[in-house]
Amino acid sequence: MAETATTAGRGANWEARRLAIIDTSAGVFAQGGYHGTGIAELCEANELGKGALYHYIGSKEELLAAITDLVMDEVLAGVDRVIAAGGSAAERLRALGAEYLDIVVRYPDHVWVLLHEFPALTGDRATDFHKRRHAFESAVEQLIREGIAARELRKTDPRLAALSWLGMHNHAYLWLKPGGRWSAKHVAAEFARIFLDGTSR
Amino acid sequence: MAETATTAGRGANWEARRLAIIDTSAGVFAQGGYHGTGIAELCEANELGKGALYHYIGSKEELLAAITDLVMDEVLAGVDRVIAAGGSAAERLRALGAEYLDIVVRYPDHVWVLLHEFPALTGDRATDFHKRRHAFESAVEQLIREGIAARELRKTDPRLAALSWLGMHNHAYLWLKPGGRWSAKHVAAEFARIFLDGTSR
DNA sequence: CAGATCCTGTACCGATCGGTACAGTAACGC
DNA sequence: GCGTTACTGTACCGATCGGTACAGGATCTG
Repeated sequence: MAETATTAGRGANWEARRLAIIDTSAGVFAQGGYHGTGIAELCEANELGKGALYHYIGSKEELLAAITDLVMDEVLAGVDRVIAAGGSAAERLRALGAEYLDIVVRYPDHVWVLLHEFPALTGDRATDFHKRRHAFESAVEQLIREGIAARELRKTDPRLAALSWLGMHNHAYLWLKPGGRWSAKHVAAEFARIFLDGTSR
Repeated sequence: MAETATTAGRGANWEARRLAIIDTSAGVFAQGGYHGTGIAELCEANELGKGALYHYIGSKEELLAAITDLVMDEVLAGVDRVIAAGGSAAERLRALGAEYLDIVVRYPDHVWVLLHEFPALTGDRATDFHKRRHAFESAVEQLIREGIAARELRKTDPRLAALSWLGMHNHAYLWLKPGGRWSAKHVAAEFARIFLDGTSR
């Protein structure tokens, strides 16, 4: 569904190799930027000739889309899990933050590429991406709306509250790294506390 | 100081023309990305030949640095104003948020370029940028530390609290636009409320 | 008016851009 | 063993990359 390249008629480990290329290339893009990285660089990083590389990726932009799709798949799956789990609005916001920051830690390069290079997507790939991104943001806003309706949260502009929640969590891709100072769980708990209870004494 | 290109020995309105080029080019970079934008595109946007353009900008990267410097000058000036004004930690955080979001609205393209393309800076320009960015982030953290010391804010990890504050406000460059749904003042007030008091009822 | 200085377009540079064509090799089904 | 298909490196494409050289025009200073 999120896949542009078809798997049909491919060898047994075509898909596996493709995934490996996507992961490796995410690191290269995260380092040098999408436009700043040449095909030759990708070939070197993947230890492949141009012919072989193109056999797996189709085009440079398709490779970028594969990286962003991979992250968005995880994010939207996290949203579904949280919604399915139920609970109060506060509990679900807490859980969604933990899911999201977990993805940031597990895919630091992919997330960096997603957040920095999504404007390079064009045509259908761009609209698809925006649709899925909007779905995520709407889910957060909806959670807040429900919290307000249930009198669990105070009356606020839900869109603005969602944007502040998203800002806090999105920004983490810049400093939250695997093996770093904080765990995703810890940061998520702290952020939930700040978002819900504030920092005032 | 933040200027690499020297003004010495230039004509009367060399500096003015240079600033106009910086502003125009910020829009082009915001649209197509730094690496994604060619010199030819910049020439067209500025209605200048290559010779004329290079007479003002020195190099493509210097142009990028000029854009980021312009924003950082404003941001650090805002920090100084807020520190000079005094007041409680909460008041100063509120004021700093308003200053920052005001810059986001006044320089939407420049801020976009800054936050998206700063990794393209190299050498001294990169270290300079990181130094100034760090100064800003430290100021926020210091404000929070003081708030905790004064028992105005509850005991929290000040670094993590600062990162959440920065995330909320940095993220605004994606959706806060001049003439848009909200004013900078309004968003700043709302964000301060969320950061200080939370969203819980 | 002379001379210097600032400004600007044109032509051009070697390098690299993303992408394709294709021949050759390896692995597989039969 | 044969034919087919999957895979991969090399050579090459036109276009564009960022940047420079330079001559002539414009403008200012005396």
